[in-house]
Amino acid sequence: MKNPIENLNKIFDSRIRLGIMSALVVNAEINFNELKELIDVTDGNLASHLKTLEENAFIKVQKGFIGRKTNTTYTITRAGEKAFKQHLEALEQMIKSIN
Amino acid sequence: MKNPIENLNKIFDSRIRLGIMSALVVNAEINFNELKELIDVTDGNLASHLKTLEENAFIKVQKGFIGRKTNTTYTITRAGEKAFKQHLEALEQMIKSIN
DNA sequence: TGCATTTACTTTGAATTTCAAAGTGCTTTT
DNA sequence: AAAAGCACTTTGAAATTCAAAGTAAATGCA
Repeated sequence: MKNPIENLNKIFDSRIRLGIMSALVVNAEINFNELKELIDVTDGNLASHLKTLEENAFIKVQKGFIGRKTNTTYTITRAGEKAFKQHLEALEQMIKSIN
Repeated sequence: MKNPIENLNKIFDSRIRLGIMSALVVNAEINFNELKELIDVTDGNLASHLKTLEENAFIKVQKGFIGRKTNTTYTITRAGEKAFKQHLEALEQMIKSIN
């Protein structure tokens, strides 16, 4: 048997980061509140996970305005897409080797 | 869009616990050293994850002997199988909703 | 106009989790 | 009989997670 977890990315162990990435793969762009409602998590918690993803260059942050209100949107980076895809493949591989 | 992570089991966020469960699904019984080599993790770390899984009644521990040497083996419980299966299905669901 | 409230995050620090190193109690080797 | 090895367990420091409190700008209301 081979190590079933060696190709998993540590950053994506967190369910919340997994959820953020999932959302960003299918949506070109999401803002803080949309994510917060989707993942159902507190502000602080969401912000810190977003920060981790940003620090790893997996997502990009755009601070802007809608009218006069601040609006921060998040997009996935090329590196983020690649890393996430690899992680999903590793998961699939693991599941397949079980079934 | 629906919350992509709501059906994931928190216990299986940990890659190491994921690996242990994967191994136990395909092997009726594994011992400490086999797991340690498979997952490539230190003793203490492995022991603590095993303990978490045991506390959640997902695995069962059997302490025995091979000749005069202690030998601790681990098996998956019914509840463990069920919970793990559900988690994998949630992962599959998440991946499918992305692709 | 001015103060209270809301919005959209950010910061802080306590709680939890993870992890490796050191410890324990055998057994085996020399 | 002492030293070394094995198979875990215990310990506590480090990292992570999380919610509550904080901040700054915008909006509501009197």
